[in-house]
Amino acid sequence: MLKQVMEDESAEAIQFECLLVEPQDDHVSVDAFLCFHRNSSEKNMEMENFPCRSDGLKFGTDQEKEHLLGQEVLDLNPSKIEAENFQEPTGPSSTCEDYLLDVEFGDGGIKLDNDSTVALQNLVSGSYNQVDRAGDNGTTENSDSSGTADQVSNCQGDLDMTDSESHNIFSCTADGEMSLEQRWFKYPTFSIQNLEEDVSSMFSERNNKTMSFTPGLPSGGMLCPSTVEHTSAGAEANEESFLGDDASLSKNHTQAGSFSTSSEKRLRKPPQRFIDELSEPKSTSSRKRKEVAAPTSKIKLPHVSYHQQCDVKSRGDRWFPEESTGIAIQVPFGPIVQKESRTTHVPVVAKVLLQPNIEASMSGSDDDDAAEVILGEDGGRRKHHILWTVSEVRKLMDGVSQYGVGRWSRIKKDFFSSSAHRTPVDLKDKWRNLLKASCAQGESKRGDDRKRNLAWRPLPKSILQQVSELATLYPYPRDLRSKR
DNA sequence: CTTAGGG
DNA sequence: CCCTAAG
Repeated sequence: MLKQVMEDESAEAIQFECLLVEPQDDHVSVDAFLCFHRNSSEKNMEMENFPCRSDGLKFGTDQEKEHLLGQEVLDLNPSKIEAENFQEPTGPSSTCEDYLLDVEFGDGGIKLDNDSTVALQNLVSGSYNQVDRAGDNGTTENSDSSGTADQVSNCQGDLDMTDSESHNIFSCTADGEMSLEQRWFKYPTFSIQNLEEDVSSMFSERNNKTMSFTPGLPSGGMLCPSTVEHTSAGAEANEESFLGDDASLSKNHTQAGSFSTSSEKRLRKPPQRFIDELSEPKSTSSRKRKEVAAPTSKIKLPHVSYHQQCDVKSRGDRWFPEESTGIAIQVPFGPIVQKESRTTHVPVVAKVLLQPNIEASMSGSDDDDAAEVILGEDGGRRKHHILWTVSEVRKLMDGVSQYGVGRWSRIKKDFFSSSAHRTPVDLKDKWRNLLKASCAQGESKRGDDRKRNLAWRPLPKSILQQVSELATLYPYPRDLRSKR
């Protein structure tokens, strides 16, 4: 195999894949790997210029080659490769999740959790030392390195990009949005990464999960759901662009195919997903997606759809734009990887904050201020529970008064077009609940537990009153109304 | 796809 | 909110 690789230079990418797909023997593969780099430095350099790039393994320069060939190869790479695993860029959070599930980490899990914790905290508090760390790593090239932590930084410094670029990539904004993930989307590495993965697996077998996780690795950013969500938007675009720019690699699809192949060997789900998405990019309806993969596993698909929902809904750019009254700001959070990391359970808490209620002063009866939304740990199959703001309820009432009950689609289009969430079904459900609430209010008024109602009913009675009136005007199709 | 309804 | 059945 090695000879093939060396002799045939025209399609080295594919042969590279060969190397990836079938590492028969650890020693042989490693040796081949090394020899390959020693004997074909030009190609390596080509790969360096290649849009894809390697963060963890750097064999572009002679220095690095020597590094690789040196005695520390076996010691250094595993950690870095492990780091690679955490930064696997092939997909949004789901990918990471699945991937993490498939990879066994020794200490990595804990480390990851810590990082993710920090990242999460960062989202709330707005301060994260990763900024500093990333700044150091990104802007300081040729930083003296010693120890695994510095190895990583060294790797990062070796990325051939301008300082501004690197800074842009590594610097975490105060919002904690920028992270390695984005970097990955910016600089995807497919073939190289595969190689790394396989080498990683080899090392895994070798060292039997005893290798330590690189301490200074800012891998937390990856697990930061916000990152995932924020980047997932551009992810697809970048993906496409990647495939497009990848013309230099000659066969994109071939590459992709072998990629998925090698991945399937490792029982990874993401490739399947990407195959689906790529094979039918116009699967507009989630229903279609369901039908496609229903036979295989029903759990998986809702998962995907969930993430896509997240992607849509947590774009965040337009949440309640026209709401001058109460602006709900939700930290865009996605599900977090947790299943394998029970050591440190990070309850994902997204806070929905309403700005100092102007509406309260206006109507004097609005009392929603903050709500905690705890995302399920099951991967978040359920949509975020976004609290209905009073203004939303008002809009809903306006819609009902204008179109009547039942034309939720129209109401959504006319009154909730700006809010990506709030599907017509949501409107319907909300109206149903409002009716119920109004009924309950009427009854509770006579009763004694009116006080208790206030606890769980943020809706002002004026609203409920209007709901009641509307209910009389536009009777609800069914029994709910008769109850009134 | 939209709506109604149950969970 | 989710899911499903019915138009």
